[in-house]
Amino acid sequence: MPELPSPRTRRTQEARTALSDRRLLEAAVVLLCDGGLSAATLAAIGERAGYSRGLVTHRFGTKAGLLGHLHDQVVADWIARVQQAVGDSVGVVALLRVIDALHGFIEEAPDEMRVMYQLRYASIDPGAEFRANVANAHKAQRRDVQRWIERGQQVGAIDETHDAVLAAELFCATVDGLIYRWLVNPGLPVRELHALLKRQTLDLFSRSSPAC
Amino acid sequence: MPELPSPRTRRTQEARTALSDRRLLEAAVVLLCDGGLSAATLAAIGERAGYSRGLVTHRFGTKAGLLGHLHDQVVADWIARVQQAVGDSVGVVALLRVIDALHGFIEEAPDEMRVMYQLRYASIDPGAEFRANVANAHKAQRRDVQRWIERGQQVGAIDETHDAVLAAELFCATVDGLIYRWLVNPGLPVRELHALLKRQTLDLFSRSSPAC
DNA sequence: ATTTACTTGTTGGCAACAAGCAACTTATAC
DNA sequence: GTATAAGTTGCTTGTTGCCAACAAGTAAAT
Repeated sequence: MPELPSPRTRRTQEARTALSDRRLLEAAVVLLCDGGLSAATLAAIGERAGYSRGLVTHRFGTKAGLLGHLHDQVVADWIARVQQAVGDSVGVVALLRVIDALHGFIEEAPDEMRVMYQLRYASIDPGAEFRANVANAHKAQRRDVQRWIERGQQVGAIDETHDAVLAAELFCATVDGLIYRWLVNPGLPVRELHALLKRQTLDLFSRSSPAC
Repeated sequence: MPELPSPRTRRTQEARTALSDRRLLEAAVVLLCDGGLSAATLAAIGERAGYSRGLVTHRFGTKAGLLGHLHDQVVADWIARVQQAVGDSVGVVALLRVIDALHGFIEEAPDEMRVMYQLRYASIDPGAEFRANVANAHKAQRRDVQRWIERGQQVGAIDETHDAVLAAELFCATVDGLIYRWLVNPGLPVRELHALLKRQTLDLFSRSSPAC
């Protein structure tokens, strides 16, 4: 098929949407990061991406549609990263690697992190229609942590008396809380806090039995 | 001064504003709890309180003004509660009592708790003009925890090698994260998680030295 | 030519402001 | 001391501008 004239670059439809999609999401990330949800208006996103104010709505239906999509994309990235960091390890080792991945993500892709957690916390509002997206991410995260703990118990690395479900929930809560506090206070000593969290995690799970 | 006739109850101006103030804030709490920030429109708050759509603006200037005020009021309540629970205790004991107070607050005044943390998390948005209110609460909370740890170290109840600042920050983060997860998932086993948090706290701080 | 990508016109709901009305308070005159 | 006028404060209604959402159109690809 002839790659023929046309004012400028002639693109396939598929490529066209892929491009605008990417640009829209990138624009959303930028706006979310420096102005929050309130500054990320549909018009601003569309125009910043180099299109019209109406494209976002046309593409994603609603603002919640866009945010849900963006959330899921970032989460997928995050999950992939965690899985790579954890590999086949289980027990405390797995948890320590999650903490490392977390710190790495904050350092290397702070914008994505910000967006992921901004959306996560915004989903508290019952009016946030992308709540379901966040809830799924939550569940997946806790389930993974729970499994690493249980496998650790199976291989004898973690004491049986730990309640894997509760411990996983509390671990996830600490992580979420830490990132919340980082979002609100960018000056937070993230590195040191992650180091401390690692020590505490190691300490808690590698004792012969949980405190009584 | 004669308490005299007048169509119905004649009120002093002061009492009048106190009443409407209280009603407005109560209405805001209700609306925030069952519909979130998006449902708590200024018109809805005013009308639910039995006044006009315009009163909130007149009284508090902006929506952020109202939310900041509400936040501070709830936080004051929460702080008073914590201080009463902690009393003169220091070290791990103080921390355990904070956790008890937290659980008590969730059980006895879940609405206030919801509002406090809804606002806290909403303040992540740079567009939220009540950020300063939240930031102050944060700081105060962390400072208190830090002091309890330091006092515990002074009396020898907590090992000197703990970094009080970092430990306090991480403790607060865990608490914040826990409440976040409770907000999003009301079915969370709050009681058990608090019990676990107490055990872990005890365990971490009552060992002769922090993990290395 | 027809489908697909994108744009522009429009509506309803919201926060915020401004101007006015009503309730209360103080001051002055009797 | 009581009555009434002047002033202040509490509250309401009218209006503006911004936003998400939708509808109807134009331009680009197949």
